[in-house]
Amino acid sequence: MRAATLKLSTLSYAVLGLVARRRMTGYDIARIMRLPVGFFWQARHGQIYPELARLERLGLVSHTVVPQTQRPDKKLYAITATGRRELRRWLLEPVELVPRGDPLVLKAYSIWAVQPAKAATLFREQERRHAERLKEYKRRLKAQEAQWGSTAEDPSSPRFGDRVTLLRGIGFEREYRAWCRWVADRLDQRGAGQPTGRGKAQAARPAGRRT
Amino acid sequence: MRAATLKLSTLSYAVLGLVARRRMTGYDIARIMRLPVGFFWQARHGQIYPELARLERLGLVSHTVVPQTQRPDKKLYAITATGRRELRRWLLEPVELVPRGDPLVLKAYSIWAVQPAKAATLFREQERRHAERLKEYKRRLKAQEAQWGSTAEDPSSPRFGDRVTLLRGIGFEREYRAWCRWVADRLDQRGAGQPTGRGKAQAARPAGRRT
DNA sequence: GGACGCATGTAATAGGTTACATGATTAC
DNA sequence: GTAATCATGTAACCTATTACATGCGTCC
Repeated sequence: MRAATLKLSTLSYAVLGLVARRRMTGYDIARIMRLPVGFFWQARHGQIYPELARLERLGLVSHTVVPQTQRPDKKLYAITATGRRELRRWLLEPVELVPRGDPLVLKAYSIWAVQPAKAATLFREQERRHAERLKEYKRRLKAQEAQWGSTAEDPSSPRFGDRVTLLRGIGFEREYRAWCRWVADRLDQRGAGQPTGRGKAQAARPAGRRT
Repeated sequence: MRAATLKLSTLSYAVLGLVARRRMTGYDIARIMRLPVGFFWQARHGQIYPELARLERLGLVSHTVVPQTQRPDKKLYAITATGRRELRRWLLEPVELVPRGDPLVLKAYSIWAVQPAKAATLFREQERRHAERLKEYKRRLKAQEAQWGSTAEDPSSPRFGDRVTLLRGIGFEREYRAWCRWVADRLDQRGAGQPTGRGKAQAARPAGRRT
């Protein structure tokens, strides 16, 4: 039954992982890929609809049409037994460390080429944005805990997946914010020959657990 | 002088940032993009040579041919005044928060679909790899400090760029490792109904500064 | 003899974004 | 009226990877 050309991309598995949770439409997937999943994997509907068609040709998902009167008909997709097997296989496959490009870190690499005081503004702004996102993630975590309690600690519940990814987001943002703050502090301290007069001593490195 | 179609990609600025440090060949750029810079931005020579040609057409870099007898001739590229202006402009431009996909986090989202004990292996393996990379970054930081001393703390020195990007890498890897370990511990604790008998209490969340 | 480093380039393919295309319902 | 949500799909375009193409010198 399995098609000869089973060449799947990471997007394929992102989609499979979603339809493995519950039946959903391409529109649902696109919506989820904007927010909660969007924090660690993104896709637009322009990619999702063709991908669903491809997965169906390969026998990994199937759909049923749900007629609607006042809206276009829906296609509800579900994962097949083959699809679930393939998802499980991929899940346990080891992952390569492939760092994704971060434009701010790229800018940091060339930061010596601009006036420190101006550069500091960029990093303060970025610190603010990451602090905001951190706050949002924490809010979500609290909401999860209030709604699900300890079921999110059971590794065989999808809640567990939601929880661990969110905790990754929180760790990431906390660390990123600390780095931005430290870079900005350094730039202000030595910037443009103007002593800032701030009383606090500057740390030699960003805050972080010592290991 | 500035060409009408000045539409640059992030890669363009990565290349400009490198030739702003010192004159170099496409081959040099490709090599640096594998290692130090490759940790936060990657590009292969298949992308770099056409990009250099494009930047030269736009007047942002220029090259001189260095004849060699026993190797192919080199093209040494340097940034122009226009290129430096454009690089500075980009550097101070605010950055959008667009996190790129992390396949391990994507797997974590679906981790409920496989046996916890098997999943734990994946995360232990990943923890090991990130610990290795962390060690490598720390080694590089020590080497930098030994070689350059406090010049790397001057924000107008390229060393500063090297240092802050490396410190970002260290923070990232430290945080990532802690997360992997925590997920693996959770999976082992509740996994497959087998009590592990380990004496240590399991933390409710990954270790991290409380803020 | 084979792999690796130096040195440049192009072509085919894969992956991903943006815009085009349609159309009803609801909320401001 | 105008924007947002629901709902699907395609086409043009840009970005990035991999493979093809060449060729000498050095090290094991």
